[in-house]
Amino acid sequence: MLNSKSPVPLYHQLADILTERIRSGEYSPGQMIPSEISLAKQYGIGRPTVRQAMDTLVRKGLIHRRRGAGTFVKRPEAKVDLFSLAGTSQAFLTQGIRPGRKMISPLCLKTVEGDPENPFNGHRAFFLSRLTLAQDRPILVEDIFLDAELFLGLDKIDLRDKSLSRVVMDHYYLKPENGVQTFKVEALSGTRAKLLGLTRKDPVLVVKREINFPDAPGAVYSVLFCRTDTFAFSQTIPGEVS
Amino acid sequence: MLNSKSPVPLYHQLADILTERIRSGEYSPGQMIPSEISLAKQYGIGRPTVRQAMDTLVRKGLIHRRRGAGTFVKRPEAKVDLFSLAGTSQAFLTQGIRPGRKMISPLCLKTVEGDPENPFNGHRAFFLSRLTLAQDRPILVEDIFLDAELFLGLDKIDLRDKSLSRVVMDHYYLKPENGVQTFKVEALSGTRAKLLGLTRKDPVLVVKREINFPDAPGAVYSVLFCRTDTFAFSQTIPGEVS
DNA sequence: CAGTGGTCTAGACCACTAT
DNA sequence: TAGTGGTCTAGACCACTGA
Repeated sequence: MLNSKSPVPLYHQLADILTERIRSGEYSPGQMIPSEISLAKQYGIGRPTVRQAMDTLVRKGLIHRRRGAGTFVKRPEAKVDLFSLAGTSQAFLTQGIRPGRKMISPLCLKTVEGDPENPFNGHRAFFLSRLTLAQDRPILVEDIFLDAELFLGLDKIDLRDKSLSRVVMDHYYLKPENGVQTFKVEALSGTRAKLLGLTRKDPVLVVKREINFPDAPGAVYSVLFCRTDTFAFSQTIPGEVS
Repeated sequence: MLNSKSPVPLYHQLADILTERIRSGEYSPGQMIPSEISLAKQYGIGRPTVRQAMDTLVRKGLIHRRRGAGTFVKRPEAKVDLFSLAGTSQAFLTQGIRPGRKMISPLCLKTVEGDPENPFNGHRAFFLSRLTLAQDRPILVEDIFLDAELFLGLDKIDLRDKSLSRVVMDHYYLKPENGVQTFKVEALSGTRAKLLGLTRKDPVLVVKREINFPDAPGAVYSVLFCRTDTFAFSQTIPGEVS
């Protein structure tokens, strides 16, 4: 089941296996999952390695541990965690909602100008803009800027039906280190208002997000324009893991 | 230096020591901190224990590791992380901004009614409302609800000049496990508009936050009404730790 | 090359839970 | 009491960095 020759660490492989079993329902909410010792024996690995795998699931909020009792699958949260670093489509998929997507501006290289808040201001960057719908209603416009040098060749990749964060991970082997986002309430411009089915001057939630990668701070910058009247945007904030 | 008889785990003690050295500037940004092996020898503990301590610092964003090179103190982030679980005053303090506070409704027991989104709806709960100012400008009104049974005796505690999250930690030994918050853009009621120096119907950012404690989900619920025109609200999102 | 962090093992003792 | 998670040790091998 586990491949110790793989470059993927054992604890990561095990974490993936357990995650899949939870997502598929094999381990259902409230149920106890096999103990650390039994998993260690079953897979022929050490208990610390099992713990390391479970640590990641605890941080993701999939399980919780009760000393003396066991480890249990958490009941899934009721809301859409939109503001995580994993990417917007991932946020919807974890809820069983399939978001609709409409490209507004296809990926292109462009020079960013007149936007001092944009870390790419004055430089060339990849740019795309897209609309997200839920249950056929427009809820979100995303402008995304990506570092032109770091993501060299991005315009050669077919992005249709692919998660942008997956492309970044699989093609460039880049995993977000952390991010900073700021929240504002702003009035919409005319063109964006039309896309979201609103009138100009309707206020929306504007989220500006900067994502940092190892040795490449701010390599992705995105601006989200969110309708909040038909859909509640939410996020889960992890606590500290013991 | 470390006390192995203490009920506080060794890795936690070491994490506190290292955190303090970073906060005090003894280890300054960019500087390499002692290697895991040297710390293990110095404190007479195992290397995995040192790693466990450093893991927490990585998750807090205080340090980052570079394989083959060492572990380094990160440069502090530039913005105010308002939407963390640590509490609002903590968010300002880490930036050197001393927020002004004005109590609107002092702590009292009240029965929550007519608010289906409030987890305390139909029950009695502690309630308080306060205004936060930055640089003498109103920026934030907070309504806070706390579980009446869990925080029994809270009304006997002098809350002036104390962080609410500190009181919860120090008096009730409760550490937030995680939280869920939802974001909306809403128009203000007349009374709150006045407090924030706005006119009625001015849209503000409304954040509803539910904080979960071990064995006490949703024991704290708060609603934040935020002006976003004079002050940008931001947060840092941690990535996954390897 | 020596030193670093990344991973992993095979144990150990403890506090706690359920029965 | 048996089984669980929480902590900790003493080692090991590897990939990687920097001199």
